[in-house]
Amino acid sequence: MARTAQDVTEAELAILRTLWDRGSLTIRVLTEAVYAEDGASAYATVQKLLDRLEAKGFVRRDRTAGVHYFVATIDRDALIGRRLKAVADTLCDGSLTPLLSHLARADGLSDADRKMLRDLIDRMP
Amino acid sequence: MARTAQDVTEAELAILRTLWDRGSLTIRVLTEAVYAEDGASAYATVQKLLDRLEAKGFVRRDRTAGVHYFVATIDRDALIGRRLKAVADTLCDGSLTPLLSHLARADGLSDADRKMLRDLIDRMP
DNA sequence: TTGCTTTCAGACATTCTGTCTCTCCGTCGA
DNA sequence: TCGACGGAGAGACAGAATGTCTGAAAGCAA
Repeated sequence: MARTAQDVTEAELAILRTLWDRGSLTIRVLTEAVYAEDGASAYATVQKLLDRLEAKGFVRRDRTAGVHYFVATIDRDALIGRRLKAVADTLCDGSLTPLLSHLARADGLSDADRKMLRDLIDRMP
Repeated sequence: MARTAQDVTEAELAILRTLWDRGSLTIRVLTEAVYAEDGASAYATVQKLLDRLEAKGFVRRDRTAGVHYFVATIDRDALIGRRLKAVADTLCDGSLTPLLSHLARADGLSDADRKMLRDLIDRMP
């Protein structure tokens, strides 16, 4: 039945990444940035991806100029938050604590990470 | 093109949850637990889900008895780890730090959570 | 007008996911 | 022995998601 509707797809994410890096862009510029080539079909693909991103509310379209300009309305950190919440909802009844404890135990944290974390915690109420 | 192959789907997760709760089970018992009814099709559905879980390495099949018994080979925490890593790979070049810092800043953390976090950090090398 | 770019609407091909059907096997009781 | 029955296995299927592509309409400059 229903696939777990993905908030942002891989191809959509490529668009978002470019928007994050470079701000407000037209479809043409996005097409050149995301797909090396610039054919009619690549253009249409980017357009469709933007349509979907707009429908999901992750992108805003500026129609005031002749050509439409697109801006991301969600930033990387907010998207991370969404994904983390999804994991928590699916696997921990919505509680973030298990994620936190998992990460705190995880390998791959540098000493700098640990220090940063410690500072963050210390600055908390 | 390629959809981001989901490690464990929603229906598969329902199976895994039951295995986590109750250990080693047969298809029939799993069917009764996951689907209230127990028709031939529900049975076959569970079987197919188990096939896929086994192919992905998340479940092991014990064939020594006449009836096959299934056990989860991944626990909840490991699955959490996979998902977190997927988020990190997709959005942070594989670094876990941004996730951690996001969670540390997140709402929805109780004082107990913060205390636990602090203790965890303190106990780290 | 002609020619170019853009927008818009829709039609696909593939793949994933959950479900279902059918067939084959082995066991057990009549 | 035979037949019913539960289980294993393979494959078909529908619906949806995802990425791609085509064609038509609209706008604008030369």
